[in-house]
Amino acid sequence: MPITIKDVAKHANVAPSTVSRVIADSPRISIETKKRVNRAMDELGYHPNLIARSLANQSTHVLGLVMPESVDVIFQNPFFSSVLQGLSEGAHNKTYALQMTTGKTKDEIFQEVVQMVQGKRVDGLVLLNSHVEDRLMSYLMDYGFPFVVIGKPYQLEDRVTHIDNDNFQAAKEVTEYLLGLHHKRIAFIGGNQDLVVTVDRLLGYKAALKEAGIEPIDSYIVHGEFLKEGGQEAIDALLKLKNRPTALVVTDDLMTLGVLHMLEDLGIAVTKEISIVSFNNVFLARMTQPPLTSVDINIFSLGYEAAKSLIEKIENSKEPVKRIIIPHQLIIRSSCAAMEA
Amino acid sequence: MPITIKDVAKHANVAPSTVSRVIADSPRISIETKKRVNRAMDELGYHPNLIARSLANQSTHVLGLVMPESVDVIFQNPFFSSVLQGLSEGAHNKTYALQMTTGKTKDEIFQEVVQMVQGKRVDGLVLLNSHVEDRLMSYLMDYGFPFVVIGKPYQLEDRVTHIDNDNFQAAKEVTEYLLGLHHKRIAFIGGNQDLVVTVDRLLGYKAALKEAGIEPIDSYIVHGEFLKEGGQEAIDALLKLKNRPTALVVTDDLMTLGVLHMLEDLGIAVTKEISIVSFNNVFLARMTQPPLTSVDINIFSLGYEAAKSLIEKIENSKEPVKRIIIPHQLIIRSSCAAMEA
DNA sequence: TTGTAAGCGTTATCAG
DNA sequence: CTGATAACGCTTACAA
Repeated sequence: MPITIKDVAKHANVAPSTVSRVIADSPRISIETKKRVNRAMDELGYHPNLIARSLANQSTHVLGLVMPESVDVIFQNPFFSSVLQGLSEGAHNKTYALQMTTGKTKDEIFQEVVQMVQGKRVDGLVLLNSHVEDRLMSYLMDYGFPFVVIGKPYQLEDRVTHIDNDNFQAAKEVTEYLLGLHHKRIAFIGGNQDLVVTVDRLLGYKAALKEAGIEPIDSYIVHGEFLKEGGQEAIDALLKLKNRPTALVVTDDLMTLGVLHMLEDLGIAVTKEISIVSFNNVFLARMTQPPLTSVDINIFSLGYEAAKSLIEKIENSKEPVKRIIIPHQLIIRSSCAAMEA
Repeated sequence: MPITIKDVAKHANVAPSTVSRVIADSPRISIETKKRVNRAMDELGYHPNLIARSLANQSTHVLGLVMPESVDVIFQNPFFSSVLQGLSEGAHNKTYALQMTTGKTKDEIFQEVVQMVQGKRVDGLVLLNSHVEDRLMSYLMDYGFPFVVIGKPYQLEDRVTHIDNDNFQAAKEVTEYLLGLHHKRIAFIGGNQDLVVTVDRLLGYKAALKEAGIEPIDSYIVHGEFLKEGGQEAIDALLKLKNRPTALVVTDDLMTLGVLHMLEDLGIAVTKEISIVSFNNVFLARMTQPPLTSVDINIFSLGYEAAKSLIEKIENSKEPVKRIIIPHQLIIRSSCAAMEA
């Protein structure tokens, strides 16, 4: 029913292949016919059937997004939206479309990916799940399918292109910042422990302490998942310690919001009694009471560069493996105070 | 290079069409060959090429998501993530994939939609932009393409299927709730004025006041966009009025967060000096100080039902136009107090 | 510079 | 119940 390339061909008195060439803007075609064909396309309101083109081309101009597994948890995080925004812009720049997985379990997602890949629905994939997961990655590597990951691919840093922050360094810096304010009892509140990002930040935190001659203590290191049952208990325990920390490194602004809430309940005054530095610097970091000192990790860029480098990989199959580190910076607001000497 | 239906056919000693029938699980095919073909598929690791199938079928099993225009603003809102989550689950249930637009301006988005539609890349569309925009909608209606909108399609309520809350009623109820707490000076802080949702809520607010015999005053109605320059000024002015309101209806939790912040700066105590009821009940509503009384509008369901009804429309072309109203409910926390009699 | 014709991998129609 | 064969709409050698 809709206009096809044949209709245009007839209308312009040329062969279908000629129309195709005009669309592809082939150089070896007379300006004359080019004009005539273009006019015909306009007059008929022609639009190429992208599916047919994909079939002939063996390429779709679509990027697949592999969503994180525990969507409920991560989706809520503004982090996620920002990455998506970056990906969107990166894809748009090169006129690629974006398609995403919808499954919730690891298995469902794996199946969807297989469908996308073998079903030839996408030209490449961005993995958003920095979980320590490798079935998917080994599948993709075996298959030789283009993909990049946002975050650090566990144990495959040298073999897959990834876009990440220097989370170790960032955590080290914030801890040093706190040390510089004469804090000695600094605790670490991290997210899910099998997220590589959490591990990296924990290591950075420990490294800073050690360099300062302070031995990290286990009771000062907790992993709370606010959105899950019981996640708050560990933190509650930490804050009730007789030797309560005077400063906290919290690995996510949203978690910090929760911590703030708990501190309020416990009647502990942020800044005066306890300092906090947080991560991600999402929108709400400046809206809390007090406004948070937080590490801006340039989430948008994470997504943008991921799309960009994936497209490079797609369009140039022997693009080398890359590790792209997005810079971070500590944004100082009002959630930290110096200890009295 | 990859395995095709022909390879399977050869391997199983049948014709390609037979393989196709096995895939489609056609009833008129012997259990014998069915088994044989299935085995062949397993052995060869066959996966159907979805692009080819789409071309033959004239259907993709993909839903298109038309993103809101001013992405930067809306993307940041947890609202957005939740809708996406609902859409994702709704699509997944019926094994549809999700593809989204990436453009930022109205024009870019329009062009992308045309591509998706005429390019036959998607079977239907969900419009997330409840902006008062109609070029896109009239195009789709003219074209006879299946789509649904989340929110209320301005002036087309009876002609396009949409999924919405009863925002008028919800706003009326919260205003009445405040009136019930003996507040008389109730102000309204809304978002972008050409969002239909803002208008509906404003109308509900006014209706409640009028029924209570209170004439709405202009100076008590402001529209602030926090993420934009100058958005806060109007609110600042409102809060500095000699006759400052004793209660606020704010149309979005994120905005409320901003208001909370401003109140803190002005030294006005929430609850004691001013009550607030908010909308959306996103995650952070329970994390603020004080926790917010907020209208839960079931954002997830909005997305879920949108996907569901779109798919119904796709699969049954004469599905009637529907208006699906997702219920809301006031979640009472601690941001409101009764006025002294 | 342009036309012809053979794919791309499926599905669907029609025989048998 | 199964096999040929013609679509689906486009691209791309190969000819002309």
